[in-house]
Amino acid sequence: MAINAENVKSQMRKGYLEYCILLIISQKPMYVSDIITELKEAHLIVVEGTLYPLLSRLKSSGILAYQWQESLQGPPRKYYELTDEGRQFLAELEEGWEEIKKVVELIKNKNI
Amino acid sequence: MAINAENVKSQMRKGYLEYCILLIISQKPMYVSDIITELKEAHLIVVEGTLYPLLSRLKSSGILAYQWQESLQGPPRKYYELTDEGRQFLAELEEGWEEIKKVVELIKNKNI
DNA sequence: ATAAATACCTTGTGATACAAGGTACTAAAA
DNA sequence: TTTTAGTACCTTGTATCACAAGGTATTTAT
Repeated sequence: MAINAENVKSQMRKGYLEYCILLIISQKPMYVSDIITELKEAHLIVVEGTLYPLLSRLKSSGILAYQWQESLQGPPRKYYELTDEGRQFLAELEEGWEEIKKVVELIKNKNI
Repeated sequence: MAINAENVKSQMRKGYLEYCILLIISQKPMYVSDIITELKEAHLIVVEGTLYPLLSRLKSSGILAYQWQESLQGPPRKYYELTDEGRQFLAELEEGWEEIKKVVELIKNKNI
């Protein structure tokens, strides 16, 4: 199991994936296809097999809620939105992200 | 397995741990205790059980090399340093990190 | 009926941080 | 000379999670 840059970069992506997804959903209620599209626009590629379990976990943790909504072309969709608890949670992740940026800057500056 | 902020923040930390460790080692050859101290100073808590396997993986992937060095107080130490390949690898992670920052900014700006 | 498109979800795999515990060497105290 | 304390290295077991691959269900058009 050798280490390569792609592997590690994908590890990095993992870490902040949840944060990005919650940021996106906080815009307005969205279903899976919408979310994937938004992520793609930001150059963050995520597949269904990653998203469905993640959304389920966030739902059962009280961070997201969903409503079924009919579609004009196909089966009904699950539209996810943040709960109040979810907004608070997102604020905490916001802090976490800012802290991480600081840590990296600290280490990099020491490096010069 | 409920989701909580601490859990997710720790996931975030995971992602860029390798990057920070390589940044630190790129300063000068270091052994495990040195590395943990440096990480602590940057407010990044990592334990031995995480570090040893990670350093082994990086070594067997050709990113790090080590030299035994005697200590004045205790058993000899393994001093790790970056190989040429390791410096190239670090440069790639640098790119990955910059890209991630951009992605988050993109999503956040859209959010306003 | 059947096919195509869309949407939902599950299973199996691999990677890896961490907790906990183990081994080995050195030096100073009993 | 044995024992103890300190330091350093390493391994095993567990939990988490992204992803690949494949499956089920609904709707609409042929």
